[in-house]
Amino acid sequence: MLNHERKTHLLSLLEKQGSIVAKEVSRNLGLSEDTIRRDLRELAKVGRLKRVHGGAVPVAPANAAFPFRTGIATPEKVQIGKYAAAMVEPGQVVFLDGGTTALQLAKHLPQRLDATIITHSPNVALQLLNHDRLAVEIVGGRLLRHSIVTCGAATIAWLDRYRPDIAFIGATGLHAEQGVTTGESEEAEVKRAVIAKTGSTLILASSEKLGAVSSFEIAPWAEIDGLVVAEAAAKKAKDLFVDLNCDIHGAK
Amino acid sequence: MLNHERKTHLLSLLEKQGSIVAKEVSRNLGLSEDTIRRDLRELAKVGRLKRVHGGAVPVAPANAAFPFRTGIATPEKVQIGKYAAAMVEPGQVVFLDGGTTALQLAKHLPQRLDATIITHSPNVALQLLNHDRLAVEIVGGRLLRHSIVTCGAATIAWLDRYRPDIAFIGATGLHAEQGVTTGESEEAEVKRAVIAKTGSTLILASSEKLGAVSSFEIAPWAEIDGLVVAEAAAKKAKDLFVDLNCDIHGAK
DNA sequence: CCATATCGTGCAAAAACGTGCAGAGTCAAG
DNA sequence: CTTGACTCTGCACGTTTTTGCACGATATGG
Repeated sequence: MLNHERKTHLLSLLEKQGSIVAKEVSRNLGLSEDTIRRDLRELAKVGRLKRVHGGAVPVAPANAAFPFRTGIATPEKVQIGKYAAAMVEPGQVVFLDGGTTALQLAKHLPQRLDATIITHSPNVALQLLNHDRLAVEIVGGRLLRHSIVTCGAATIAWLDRYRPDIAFIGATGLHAEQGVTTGESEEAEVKRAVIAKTGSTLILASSEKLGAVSSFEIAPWAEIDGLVVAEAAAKKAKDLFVDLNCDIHGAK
Repeated sequence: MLNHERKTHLLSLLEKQGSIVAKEVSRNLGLSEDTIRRDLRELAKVGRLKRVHGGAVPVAPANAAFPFRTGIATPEKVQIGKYAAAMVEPGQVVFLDGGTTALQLAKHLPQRLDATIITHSPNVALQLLNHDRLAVEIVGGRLLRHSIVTCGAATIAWLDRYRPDIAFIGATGLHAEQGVTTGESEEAEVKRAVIAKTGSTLILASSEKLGAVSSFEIAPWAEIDGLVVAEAAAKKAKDLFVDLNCDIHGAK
């Protein structure tokens, strides 16, 4: 295996898994750990990844070289995305929110899945082009610079046309009394509009969101059907949101 | 085995496998490693591949990771894009088509331009995020896999809301009698719809499109206000499309 | 604080490299 | 047909790169 080939492999692995364990990779490739470590060190020197004890993680968002923030894949988000991707059934019409976790979901959808994905994130839409059998619908509107999703009255009006079977929504705050919230009002409106039309609503949430409250309400718990969190955070979520009639899915 | 034959073989091998191991190839072909290495060196010098220790890899790493097919930026397309970008005035509302030339236009818009860009290409939309002052509107609809733009009835209906000042449209055929044409019927419909609502329509065309005819009509010449071609092709364009009342802009 | 895993560096063997050179083949002028 | 210029190929040889291991240093988790 070529040196360069190996490095490419490492980078793609990083993108796919959100982290690299040197030992693991060396075993899988049948090479010494030293070689892998050397590669990681070199890639780190060029800023393609961040070296950490035991392996490597993606570079910090701040100094990401490329202007298109494809989103940093932390292991937890990958885990959630992968699990949620497996929840999509063939033939369904799915709404997929923007955000890095949703992007992971998109990445991990089964390659041969026949389904329709509706999204207001151009990033997610482009990612979905890797899946030949999917139909992709983009919800138009004003592109919000920060979160890279379309928002605004036009987007809301456009959403009126859809009745998805299931919607995967991101949120930044999940609180037993305060409900599900997010930090941007325009985004909150879009999420509300989606939830109002969809059959089943699932919230994608990494652990730091549990118990947090953001400024704009997306929906009360009554409208939420489920929550997808990493397995490690599942217990905490179940404790926090007991008797809210909301399925907690621990992604492992 | 001929030298040229061998090189062709190497390139096709590279395309097929994503990498070349010199030793392996030399064994398979029954030639010395030196010969293969020499070939690789020469191909690298001409930029057909990238030489690495042990063999070679494609120049632009077949980075299958991301669907960033921003298309090939030929010098001509860059030239056209840059010139057309300079035609946009502050405050205007601009429709920008999909395609590689339009993407170049997006890249070369002045950094401090205040304007609104409407586009049905998620690629173009993402590119525009590099420009802080632009407002970006995405036209939604079914995402066409091949050309990476939204199309279909929903897109057409949505376009009804916009009255852009100016539209930059791509086309694959420009013929004096046959008018302006493109190779995909859905795309043609979207372009028609845009042209019907826009103040001024400009066609972006690289030289090989001049005099060509594709299967689906976008518009007759009467509806086209101008043509942006590379300077080298401007004379040919002026000869071909004389007295069609269409401005020929030679991009230099 | 200790046990353990991981890290970085120096080192030596192996692999791959580039260069110079010579033999074989090609081609055109004489 | 012969000659000489030219190209292509394989080999020899010294150089550079890569890789795995040894060893002491450092970080991690209880």
